Amino acid sequence: MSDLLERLRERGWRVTAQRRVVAEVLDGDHVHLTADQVHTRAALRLPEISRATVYNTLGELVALGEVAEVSTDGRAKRYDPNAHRPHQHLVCSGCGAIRDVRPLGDPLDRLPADQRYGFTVSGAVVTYRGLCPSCV
Amino acid sequence: MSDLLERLRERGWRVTAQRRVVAEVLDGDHVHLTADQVHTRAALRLPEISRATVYNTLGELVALGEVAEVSTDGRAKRYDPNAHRPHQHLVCSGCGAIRDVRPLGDPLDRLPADQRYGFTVSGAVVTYRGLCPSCV
DNA sequence: ATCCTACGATGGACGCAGTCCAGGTCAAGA
DNA sequence: TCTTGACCTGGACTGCGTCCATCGTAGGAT
Repeated sequence: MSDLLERLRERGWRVTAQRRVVAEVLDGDHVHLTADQVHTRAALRLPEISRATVYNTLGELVALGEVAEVSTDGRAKRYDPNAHRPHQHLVCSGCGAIRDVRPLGDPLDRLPADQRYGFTVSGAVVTYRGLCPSCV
Repeated sequence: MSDLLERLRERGWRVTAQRRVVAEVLDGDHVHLTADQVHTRAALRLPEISRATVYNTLGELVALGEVAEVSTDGRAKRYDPNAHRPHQHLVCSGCGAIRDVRPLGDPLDRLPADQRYGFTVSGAVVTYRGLCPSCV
C-alpha cells in the first residue's frame, strides 16, 4: 500500500493530504471499512476532511482498481484494499465480521451453458455466510 | 403462488386486499422487482395502497420464507418469489436484467477448512455478472 | 523561490431507499 | 351482526450517498 501513492502519482493523480490519509486508513489485511468509518478514522489525523472528499477519493480508488467495493448486506458499502488478489468474502451473520477467503477453482466453471441464457459471463462474486467463533 | 395465500392463512395470516395484491404482483418466473416497482404495480389494482404496507408485506413474506431478498447492486433490494427452489443469480452489467440460475454442485464444497477461520459456514450466495444478448 | 491555474476540497442542500409511529380501518371469529 | 386486535395509512424521519458553487492548493512554469 505504501507504493500506492507513487503508482497513482505516475498516473497523474495529484497527491493531497486528504488522499494520503484515506489511503493510510485503508492499509492492512481483512480491512473492510464503510465510507463513514473511513471518514471517522481519517478525521483523527486530518480533522477538517469532509465526507464528500472521502466519497470522491474512495470512488477514484475503486475506478483505478486499487480498492474493491463490497456490499455484503443491504447497508453501507465497504471498501477493501486487497484488490490486486482475487478473493471472495466470508461474513458472520451475527456480528458482521468479514474475512477475505480464496475458494478452490473458478466459480464460472460451475455455470453450464444452458444456464447462461446467452449471456457473456465475465465474473462471479461469492459471499459465504456463517457464524464466527465469537458468535458461536 | 396461488396456494400461497391459503398456506399463509393457515399460518394465521389475515388475508387483506393489500396482501393479496402484493402476492399477485410477485407471481411469475424470473421476477425480481424492487419494493418501489411492487408498489407501483400494486397501486394499479389498489390505488390507495401505501408504501409502508408494501414494505411490511414484503418483509413478512421474506420472514416466512415465501420470498427471497436479493441485493445485486448497492441500490434497492429486489424481491424474488422463487424462494422454494435454491438458486443463484446472473446479472447483466449493461441493463441490470436478472436471471435465476442453478450452478452445478454446492459452492460450500469449494471453501477449504483453512479458509474458514473457525466460522460455522452455513451458506453461499453467488452472483454471476456478464452481458445479456441485447447488451452485446 | 515565487507565481499560476487547473485540479481538488469543502459543506450544505438534495435524493433515494427504507423505517417508524399515531391514529383510523377492517377481517374473521363469536 | 358485533367486537376486537391485527392491519393499513400518510407523513415524518434516518442512513447512505451524490451534487454543486465556491474556495484552496499541488506542482509545473518562470
